Amino acid sequence: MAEISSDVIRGYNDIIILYLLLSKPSYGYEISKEIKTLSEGKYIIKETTLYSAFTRMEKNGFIESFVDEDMAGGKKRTYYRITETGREHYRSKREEWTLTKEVIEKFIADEGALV
Amino acid sequence: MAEISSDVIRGYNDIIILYLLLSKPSYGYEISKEIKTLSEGKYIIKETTLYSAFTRMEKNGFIESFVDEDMAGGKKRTYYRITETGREHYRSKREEWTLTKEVIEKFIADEGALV
DNA sequence: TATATTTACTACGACAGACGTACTACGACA
DNA sequence: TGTCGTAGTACGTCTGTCGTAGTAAATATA
Repeated sequence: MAEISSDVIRGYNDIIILYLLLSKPSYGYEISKEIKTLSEGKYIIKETTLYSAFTRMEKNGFIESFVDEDMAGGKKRTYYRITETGREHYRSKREEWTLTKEVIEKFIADEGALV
Repeated sequence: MAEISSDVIRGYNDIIILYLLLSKPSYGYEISKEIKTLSEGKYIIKETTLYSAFTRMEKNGFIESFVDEDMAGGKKRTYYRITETGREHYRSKREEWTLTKEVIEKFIADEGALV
């Protein structure tokens, strides 16, 4: 299975995480599983990347954290919910994606040009 | 005109530069102009980014440099030509792009999900 | 002829996001 | 008893990009 390198995905982790928070709050472990599932195993986010993205995005006001105190066994779990600012950020990143895609495709040669 | 942020394009500068070297050798200033033109002004690569990419890619064996000695006026101009390794790199990056595109699109919500 | 702009770089340091490695801690299961 | 899955945290490193600045020849403009 081909994998995606970090430099290529860089700049999209925000959009990926925010997408999963659009519908419901979630937490690190769950999000990492969902990224794996939704990408059909093609992208597996590193734990450190994910958790540092949470910290960064909370600082930027894109997400808010809250701790689930009621978990059976008293285990801590930090949830994140997307803010309105986060939704706006998602929208603008989505537009930027469209643009970026168009630009990059101009630099993709078809097989013939590669010989 | 919307612009593309560096984090989003990061990882694609190699592919962009190599694409322009597929057909003929070129040099920094020319490549930067061609990127601007081909992207219809949507992406303007920073000089420092471009020249450091040259250095890196030559170290990696993707390109080779040679100096044009015959220029009128004696001005130095460093040309780069793509190597076979570079062509292979381009091909694999192109495949990675296809994959990355598919993955990211799974995390792009349509307007309805954004409310 | 003097000045500004374009061409064509180079040097150097800073920054941010991603990564590697390591560690903690609880519960379930065999 | 030990391993696996869950759910993180800490800390330092690396890499590509960027900001700022400077050099210098060629060409255009006044």
